[in-house]
This record gives sequence, C-alpha cells and structure tokens, in this order.
Amino acid sequence: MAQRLNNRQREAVKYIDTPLLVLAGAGSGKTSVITTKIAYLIQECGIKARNIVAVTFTNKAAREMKERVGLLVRGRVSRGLTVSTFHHLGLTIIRKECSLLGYKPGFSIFDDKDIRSLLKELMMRELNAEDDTVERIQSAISAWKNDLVTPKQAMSQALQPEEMMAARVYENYNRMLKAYNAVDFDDLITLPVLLFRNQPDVLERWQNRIHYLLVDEYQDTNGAQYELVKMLVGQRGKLTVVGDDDQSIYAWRGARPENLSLLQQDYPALKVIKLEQNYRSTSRILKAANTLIANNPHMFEKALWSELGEGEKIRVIRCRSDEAECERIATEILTHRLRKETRYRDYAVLYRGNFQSRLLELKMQHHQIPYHINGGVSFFSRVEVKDVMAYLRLLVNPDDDNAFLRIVNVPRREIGPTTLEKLGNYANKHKVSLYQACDERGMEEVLASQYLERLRQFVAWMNRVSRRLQNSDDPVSVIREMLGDCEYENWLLQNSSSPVIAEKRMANIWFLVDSLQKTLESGEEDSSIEAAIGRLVLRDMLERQEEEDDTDRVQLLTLHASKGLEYPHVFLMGMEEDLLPHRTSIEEDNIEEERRLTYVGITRARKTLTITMASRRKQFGETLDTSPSRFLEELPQKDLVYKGFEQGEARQEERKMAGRVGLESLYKSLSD
DNA sequence: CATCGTATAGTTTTT
DNA sequence: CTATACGATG
Repeated sequence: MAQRLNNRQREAVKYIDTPLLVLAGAGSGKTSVITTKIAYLIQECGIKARNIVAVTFTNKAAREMKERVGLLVRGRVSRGLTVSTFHHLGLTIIRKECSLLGYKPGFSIFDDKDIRSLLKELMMRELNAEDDTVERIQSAISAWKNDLVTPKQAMSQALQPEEMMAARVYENYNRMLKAYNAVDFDDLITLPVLLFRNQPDVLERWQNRIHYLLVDEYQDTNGAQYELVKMLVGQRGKLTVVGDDDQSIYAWRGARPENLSLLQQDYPALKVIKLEQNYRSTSRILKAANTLIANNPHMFEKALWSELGEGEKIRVIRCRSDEAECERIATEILTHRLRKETRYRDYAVLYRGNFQSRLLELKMQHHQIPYHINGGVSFFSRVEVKDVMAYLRLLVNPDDDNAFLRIVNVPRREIGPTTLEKLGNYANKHKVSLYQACDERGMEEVLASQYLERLRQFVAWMNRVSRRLQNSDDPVSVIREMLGDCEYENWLLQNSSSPVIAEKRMANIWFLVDSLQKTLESGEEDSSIEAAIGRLVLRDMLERQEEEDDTDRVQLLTLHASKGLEYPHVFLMGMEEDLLPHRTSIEEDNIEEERRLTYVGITRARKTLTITMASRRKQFGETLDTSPSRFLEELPQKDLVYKGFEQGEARQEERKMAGRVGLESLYKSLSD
C-alpha cells in the first residue's frame, strides 16, 4: 500500500472477513479505498484480477478506477479485472447468456426514444391513448422493472383499471422487445436477475467467477441492482460497498438509499466503517455543506472535517438576469485565472438543468474561454449517430426490422409510409423480416412495380455493401464508401438548420467510424467486423466517448453529472427557488433530494465556491421574476459574502470591481 | 411522395 | 425561443 491512508481507510482496505459497508462522506477518499483494496486483494490475498469485479455508476468513474488500479499494481497483474457500471456488467452477462434468455447475438438496446415510439405503436392498436399516458406508462414499466415486478405480477397487483391497462401494455411491450431482438436499459439489470432466479446453475457459474465484489455509490442502487449484488455475492459474502446517503440523488429513477441500512438485515455480520476526514475542501466549504445537510433526516450521522485550512468565504452573487449571470461567471473566471495564474480546467460551472448551459456556452464563446460540456444529449442518442448505427445493425443483421425502418428512406429513396405499410403487412403475414420480404415474389401482387423497384434497389445495394464487407480486408473503408455512396453527408447538409451544425454532425459520424476502426484494431477475442459492430451496437465503446480530458478547458456540467468529481474553483449557478429546489420537487414535496443535490454541488469545490443567481430569468421567451433559493438561508451566514443583494453592498462592489478591471460588461451586470 | 409551412409543446436530473 | 410534429400543397 504505497499510498498514505488514514487508519480507517486502511482498515476498510484490509477488512475482508465479512461484508463491509464503508460510509464515505464526500471527498473522504473512497476511490482510494476501493482502488487500494483491489490492489490489496490482488497482491496480498492472492485473488486473481479476473475474479474481482468492481461496479460503479458512470463509465467515467469506471475508467478512472481501472486506470488507478493499473498504476497501483504496475503491469499486467490487473489484466482481466472487471471495473464497469451496473448496466455494463448486466450487458456482459446477457451477452454471454443470451441464448438462455431467448435472444440472438447482436441484439440491440433501445433507448428512451425507441421505447416511446414502440409503446406508442403498441397503444395505438389497443386504444388511441394520449401522448402523456405513453410517458406515464413508460415510467410505470421502468419502475416495475426496477423493482423486479414481472408483467404477471403487475397484472395481479393492479387495483385500478388504469394500472390494469398499463400492466397489459407492459406484457405486450416485453413481447415486442423480444420480437425485435432488443432489450431496454432496465433489462440490463432485470434479465440477469431473472435468469439467475430460474437457473441456479448459471448463477453458480457467475458466483464462481466473482471471488470479490466491490460496489461504489451504493446509495444509488435500485431494487433490481440490490438483488443482483445479493445473488452474485451469495453465501460467500465477499463484498465491499461504499456509499453516502447524503449523496443519494437518483431516487427519481428508482434508487433506494435505504439499501444502505438494508444491508444490516441481510448480512448480520456486516462491518461498518465511517470515513469522515475530507481531503478535498476547505473547512468553510465543509461547514457550509454540513450545515445545509443537517436539515435532512439521517440514517447514519456523520460530520465531515478537514485539515486544509479555513479558506475563503463563499461568495453569493445576485445578477439582474440569467444573461448577466452567465456573463458574470465568464468574467469572474477570466479575471480570477489571470490573478491567480490558474488554468481553465481548474474551474467548473454546475447547474440544475441542461438548458442552463446554452446561455453559458454563448458567453464562454463570446469571451473565448475554452469550455467542455459534460453530458447533455448523449452521443448515441443523436439522430445522425443512430442513423449510421442502424446501417451498421442492418449490415450485421438484415432481419433487424427496426434498423431497416429507420434508414430505408434516409437519405431519401422515395420510399414512403404507404409503401412500408404494405411491406409490413406482407412481412407479418408471411413471417419474414422486412428485408426478406422485399425480394419475395409475392410482393409483386401487393405493390406496384415502380415502388417495389425502389425497395429492391435498396436491398440490392445493401447486399452489395455486405458482400464487400465480407471480402475486404479493410472493412471500415467499405463503411466509409457506403456512406459516400448514399450521399449521407449531402443529406445531413440539407437537413441541418445550419452548415455549422451539419459539420458537427458529420464529425460525429467520423468519430463513430473511427471508433469502429479502433474497436476492430484493439485485438479483442473476435476481430471480425460483425463482432466489432456488435460491440459498437452494444455501446461497448461508451467509455471512449468521453474525450481527451487533457485539454485545458472550463467544465460545464449538471449537478448530477458532477458527482464524484472535484474542482479547485466551483460556480454553482441558478440558486433560485423553483430551480434549485426544482419546482416539480417542491410540488412533490421532495425537497430533501434537492438539498442533497446542492450538498453534492458544494462538496465538489476544493478552494473556492461561488454561488450565483439571477433576479430575472427568461423562460420560453418571457421574463419571469425569481427569488433566492431557500437553501441560501440554510447555509452558515458568517461564512458567506453576499454581492448584489442590498443596494449599499452592490454599489460598493460596483466601484471596487470597476476600478480593478475595466470590463464594461461586468460594470453593466452590477449596475442594476 | 416530398417539401415546406405552421402550430405547438416543452425544461429536471441519466445508465 | 427553439425543436419537433403534423398537415397542406405541389
């Protein structure tokens, strides 16, 4: 153990006799504990890396952890170590056992949008439902899956006719998914659990593979994930979980922080270790965090402390508008960076909703501040990426009707809905895929030759590409040719609102193609193009999406995305009622989770924390007045310095700032 | 069947 | 205000 760990941390690393719960406050070095423990297990306990599994909640965290373990054990001893997200682990299991689950290799994963259109289609048939019921059913199904409730159970538990309806849709939905050879996100967890329940021998196989299991961010596990952990650990009890109930911010997607205390029941021999020393923040920042979170009820009491000195006061700045707020943040970063000779990457701006990044982005550009937006629309949900993925899917599996429908007329091939409907009817009747149906004789009676010809042309073209793909020793260039052939770039250009956007979209495509190349070259077991595409389809390269972090840029991210990260200087923006306790949370009386979210935001900061808000905020074109967040009153007032609140203060500031930096915009933002 | 236009709805948070 | 969806027109 090369690293300096404190006594408690060391205890957590070395304790392996019974299940262990590490209650790790923010910044208490939990990642160090996990990584050191993995190294310890490998080096001191003789456990092979391939028999250790560590589970995190984000791909980024997983990658980081793997890297750190690699550094600790130096060399290839860490080969075969599994560090992945819950969903990735589930995916691995499903991929290995897919035949047992009734899936064919190369199955696809439906995202939110795919699911919604599937449900829409499904419900239109039964009864013409409204749009918001589709969404309600979608979240109901997700909730059921998270709690391992099968359609049959849902059916029998249903009390109201509406629930009954939802349960029926649920059953059909699952059937449809299987017909599409597809799974949804929740299935990645629930399918393995259901498999393990029904086939103990399969479970045993996996239990034998996993000699030690570590779970990070345990407070974020949902019912299904809890069950999965329990099953994989089995009687052996070789388990370490790390969590912090104060950082539970995913209850809205089924996370159950009470899983932390549930452990005590399930494992009577559970050992609990608390980590309370913080190695990240100044004591002022910690005091603010502690004071705020004290307003929440607690399962486990804990108080963070640090030896890093008192630090600067926390600034609370009120700006006159949302625009002024972003402007202020930009100029603050600029001047602070110059004065303190820091780098851009030392700053992060945290916000509640993704929409807040727009204005911010604009201001950053205006001031030529390099920035990086973390999150937003995920790479794989971008239309252009989904299009190309559909092409790839169709190449690997011509019977993927979903992929077929997506791109048969993209770019335009003059194949419209009526043609496709007839094709669909025929395919249904004759139990063949849409792709197959195109070439069948019987179609000639269903469809006029001019329309059928277009379909057949498309199929013939795809066949040609497919053949070339088989024979070529540079498959990726075949893909490039294919995209050139169908003039996808042209189509993007026509279809985007501006050439700049089209260019960005095209860049995404090339990134995707490059990833395919890399996947192909990275020498995994199966290096066929099919396997490479399969891995891509299964989002195996999700990690690669997080790009070069070594550039010097200000980080812009949501509070949710910020969990687990830290920055020397943090801006927490939009500290307003209805936004930081978000309105829906106020209405649902769920302030506690919002408070935890704020807690997470505060504890990201190492040296300085700046909280901002706007007195007026533009929403859908109209300007609304705001009021300061209630959380401001819950902070230790002595450690705060307010700017822009009282007239006197504001004026004083205005003079000071104007004298210091000659930035007109800054002057303007304060003069209200 | 495609293109263009208008209408309309939408902002939590994510694997 | 903007992205998307749907409907009217060519």
